[in-house]
Amino acid sequence: MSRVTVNDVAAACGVSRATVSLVLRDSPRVSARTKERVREAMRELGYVYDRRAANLRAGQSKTVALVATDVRNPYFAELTMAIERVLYKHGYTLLLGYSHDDQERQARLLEVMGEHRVDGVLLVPSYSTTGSMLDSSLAASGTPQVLITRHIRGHQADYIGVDNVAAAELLGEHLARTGRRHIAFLGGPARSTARVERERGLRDALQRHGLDLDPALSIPTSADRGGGERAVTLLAETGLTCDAVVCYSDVVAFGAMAALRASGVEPGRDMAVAGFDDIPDAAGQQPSLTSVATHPDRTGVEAAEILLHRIADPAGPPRTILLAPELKVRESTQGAGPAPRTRKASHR
Amino acid sequence: MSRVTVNDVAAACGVSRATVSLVLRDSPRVSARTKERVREAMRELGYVYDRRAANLRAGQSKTVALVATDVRNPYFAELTMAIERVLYKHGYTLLLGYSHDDQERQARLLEVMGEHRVDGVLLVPSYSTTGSMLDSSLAASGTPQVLITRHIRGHQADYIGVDNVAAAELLGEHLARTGRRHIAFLGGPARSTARVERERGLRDALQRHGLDLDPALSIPTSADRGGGERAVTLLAETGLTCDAVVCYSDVVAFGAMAALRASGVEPGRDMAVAGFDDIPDAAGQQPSLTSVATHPDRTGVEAAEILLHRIADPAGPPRTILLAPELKVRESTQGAGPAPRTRKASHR
DNA sequence: GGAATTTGCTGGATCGATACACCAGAGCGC
DNA sequence: GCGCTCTGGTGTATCGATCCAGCAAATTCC
Repeated sequence: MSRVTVNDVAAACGVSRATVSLVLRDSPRVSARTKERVREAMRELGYVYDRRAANLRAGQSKTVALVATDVRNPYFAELTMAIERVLYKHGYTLLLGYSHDDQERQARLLEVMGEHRVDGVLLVPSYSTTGSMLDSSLAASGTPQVLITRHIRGHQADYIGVDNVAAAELLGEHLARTGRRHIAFLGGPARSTARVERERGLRDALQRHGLDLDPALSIPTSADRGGGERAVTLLAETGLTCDAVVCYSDVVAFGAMAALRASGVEPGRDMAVAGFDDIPDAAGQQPSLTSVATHPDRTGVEAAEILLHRIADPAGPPRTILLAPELKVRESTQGAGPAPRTRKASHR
Repeated sequence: MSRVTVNDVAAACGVSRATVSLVLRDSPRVSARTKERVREAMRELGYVYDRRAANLRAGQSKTVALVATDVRNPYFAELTMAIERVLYKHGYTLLLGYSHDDQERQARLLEVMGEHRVDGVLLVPSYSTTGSMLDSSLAASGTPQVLITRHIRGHQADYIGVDNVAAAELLGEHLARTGRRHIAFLGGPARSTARVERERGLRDALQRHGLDLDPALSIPTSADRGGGERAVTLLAETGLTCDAVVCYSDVVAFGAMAALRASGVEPGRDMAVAGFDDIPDAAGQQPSLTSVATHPDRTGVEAAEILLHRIADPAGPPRTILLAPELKVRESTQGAGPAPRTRKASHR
């Protein structure tokens, strides 16, 4: 147990504890000589700063909470890394909790984070989170918060995420232009705002080309690999044909590609496949996966910076930042072979 | 700002703040009637418990630090989720920091975590961490710690990880038994204890079959996808031939498979490929990847539980737990086609 | 040369909870 | 009736830092 306090240090070198406190924060009001003496004593005694005490008195904590849903999705892993990087750079420490997309758990986490008196909260809201839920747990205590990736209607808070509608439009345009006619939208939870927005963007883009997104071909499942596999099964059960599947995420697309292949349909050749996020593995798939980059890294960096600004200056209206998505065309929508279009045509 | 304190609550319902404090912890020394009254007042006033103050006085923090290297590797993502789950269940909050395998950053993180007076530390040591480094930053303050995945020689602390030697032996046995003769070991940082141990296990197993692991075929790189790609390039530059590559991790194996394919060597058919970890994507690859499961989930759960025990009772000698690995044989070491051995033979 | 300012440091109050010793009154035994 | 225990609660010190008003000595100003 570290029992050495400012008092001990002060006594050891014959100054007051107020002076020691000033040295701790490198105040210019203490002479260089005294500072050196105090620091020497701290080293000697093995003094360890106690932030709890400091924070209690100072009324801040240099601490930020991240409440996310899951980190096994590479998108969130990247996001988390980016956030941590920025916070570290500014001397903040990260408190972390995963809601697993569970309301109750999210509420409890926010409550505990509030009790720890974090200076701010970064929240990837679990599905179906409403504004009033957040108000009751957090805004009540006035803690600044930034919402990430998932928008909450009617809730006053900073928000940052990719422009899902635009992202889906990019994919829709690309598929329509390369001659796809019957397009399905696979995976992702129906409750997810991202899913709703992506479906809308896809539909809009297709309509501009005189194409329709058959509601029966919009098949929500979970947002993981298994969700992609199940969606393909459900797709087959509809009995409808299609020549392209847009997946809710790259991870879903991986599952879909595996399931397609298992049922004798070769992704890229017999069926165009695309995803969202452009996670690192997308380019390495076989065939490489066409995807829309959603920039988790930039999202994380900006989210953290916005929060820190908000902490420093809580005033001002909430901001909404939509990042521009970026289409990455790869083999999965072009055919794997040297002459994709021809090859594909020959297979019809 | 939440300005309501125990004092306000006490005043509001005519009891002392000591009583309110007792109610907060649901002490049996307060009558049911009074408890109800106090709780009612807390609700009324919008009281929010302040853990900083409580922790300061109580001398504990219900807080644990996780200092890891990176979370983009699925192994660590899974590990993190498991740890968080256990801590949440026991009412602990997680403080998180990533060292990026950087000594200085790790040291600073441990220092800050100590200043926050976490009750314990879970550490995935960055490469080349020595016992004395940890002693100076953490053990000095006597904080319990559990090392995960990476062992540090001569350091007294609890440790948990998979048995890397045994894991590599499983792969070595498998490859030798299925007729591979020239085996390479690709990827992973040379400094990594896991790499050293896996190489040793592999070599041992091969020797039992009269085979040798050519030192020139042990090619360390980084532990990511790019590391796998580079290792394959370096492998080609040796001019040596081989019929199987064991990769430091599944992620490395993904990179290796992509690079092999790019150079005209079909993984699984022309070259056996295997990895470590058995991350979810391994089974979904094309061809599916043979791997040794290293159980990040169980590692995380046990690590957290050991730490909590250690916090509750710091006495007792440090424990070392080695989890048993589990071989998952898939297409990448069996040939992708219906008659792998024959096919392979026909290609030599 | 005396007032005004600056420099460098100090003492005491304070943040918001918990720990601990203590106490009034009720119940109980004999 | 008197001491004893038990119940339910109080008052004060305390955790380890920061904040703030103040103050002696050194320096500057005119």
